Amino acid sequence: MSETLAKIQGLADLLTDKQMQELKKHITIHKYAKNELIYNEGDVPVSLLCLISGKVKVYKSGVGGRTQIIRVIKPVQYLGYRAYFANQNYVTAASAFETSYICKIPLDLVYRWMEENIRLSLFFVRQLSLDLGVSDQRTVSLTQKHIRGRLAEALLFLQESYGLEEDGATLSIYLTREDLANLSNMTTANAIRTLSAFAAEKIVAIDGRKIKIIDFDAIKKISKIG
Amino acid sequence: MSETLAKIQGLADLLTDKQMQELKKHITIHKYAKNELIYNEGDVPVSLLCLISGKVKVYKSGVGGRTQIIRVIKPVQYLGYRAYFANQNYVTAASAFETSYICKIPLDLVYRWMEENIRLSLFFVRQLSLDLGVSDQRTVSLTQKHIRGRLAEALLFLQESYGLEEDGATLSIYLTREDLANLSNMTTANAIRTLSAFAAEKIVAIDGRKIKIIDFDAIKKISKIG
DNA sequence: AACGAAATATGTTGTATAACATAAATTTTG
DNA sequence: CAAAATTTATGTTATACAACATATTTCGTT
Repeated sequence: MSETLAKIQGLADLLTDKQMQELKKHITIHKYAKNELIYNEGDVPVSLLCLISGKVKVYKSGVGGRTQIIRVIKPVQYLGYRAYFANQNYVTAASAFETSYICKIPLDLVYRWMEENIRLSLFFVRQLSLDLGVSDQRTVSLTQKHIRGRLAEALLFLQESYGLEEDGATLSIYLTREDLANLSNMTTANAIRTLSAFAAEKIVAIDGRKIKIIDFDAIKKISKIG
Repeated sequence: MSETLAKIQGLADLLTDKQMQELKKHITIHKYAKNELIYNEGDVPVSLLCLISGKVKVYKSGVGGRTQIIRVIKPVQYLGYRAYFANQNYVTAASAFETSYICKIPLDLVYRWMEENIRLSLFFVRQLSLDLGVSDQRTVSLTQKHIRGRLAEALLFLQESYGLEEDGATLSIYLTREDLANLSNMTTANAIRTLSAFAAEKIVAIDGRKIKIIDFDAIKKISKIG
């Protein structure tokens, strides 16, 4: 447990000694298998979640069951709090891209802490402000960019989120083409096609789900011009 | 000024007496003409804005200069704070749909207040959480719904935001077709066409920029099924 | 290891919507 | 009030993307 607490960065640093004692009493850790649901749309938010290890997607299902991945979470990041603060049920769902360990802290406890701990409140003000900026930017990108621009943006987004392998080129996350499509607002067939096109143009190299970015400048340009 | 301060609801109620005195010293009020820019993308956020009267749009320009209206503001709502809290420059712009009066309060002052006033911090936590939920929902609607669904959603959105006239059917805001298009992620020509189609189907009645919703159930259905 | 299920790949067709064009109506401005 | 500018309206064409179909490959399970 002490190892886990060490990872609760950003937040634990902000707690008072007393709050830290309470945290130790109420924090729980959970393992989620690949593709396992963490919370679902409509669920009542009860826990603040902290991703300790693994990778998580937050998504929404829209018209005709089509799924849009809204954001991705890497260790050590928090999720699952927005709905609670807005007094709503979840409007998104979250599940694990791969085996993940997640800490849960009761949100009513966190909220009580916030009422007596300004730094903690300001931490969430900042997180929400950052997320809102990303979400607004994403709305415009997904609606206005063409299919190649959207896929290129998704690849850059994955690189920023999860980084690259030791070769400095291969994305550290292996997504299915379907997840890639759900991230880029396109159909699976188009994600396959467009990624193949990038490979044919030597912008990326694909080996199954492994994606190696060969020409970063080209990807950035395609993403930028849309 | 006392009349203005009376309108600074939600926030002023949360201030301490001392903060209230400071507020009175630093608050300023500004008039914006129709279509006048309030702040622009890239600007440094310095003031918390509070719309006292009028109507305001917050928007982003995307690929090829196309504009997307991100949200609309009605009295009495706050705007212009997200970027400051995220330590960024503005990623959106804001301008007045019609003549508007806006109060400005220095953001560094507001932030200092937040550091000593939990209720104020929690106010912004709540606002940001609500906005983030709307933004995520909007991302999915704008990308997945078809053109009729997007326009129907925009009409409902305007009704919720600005309400109806005394007849209980006419939208209280008169937008150009271009603004309607920028709200619904479509071209101006398509906003005109689709609105004309709704009129031909007797779902709405149009008289210049005046839009009267005749069949609310139909609009809701079109919006819902996308 | 073998089987079934899922994911990938790619071609074809259909359709929604953008782009372009032009005219009429309305609003703004001098 | 008239001229100019903008907005609205509508038709035509072009195109990006979804939908569908069908192999082929890969993955997961017993």
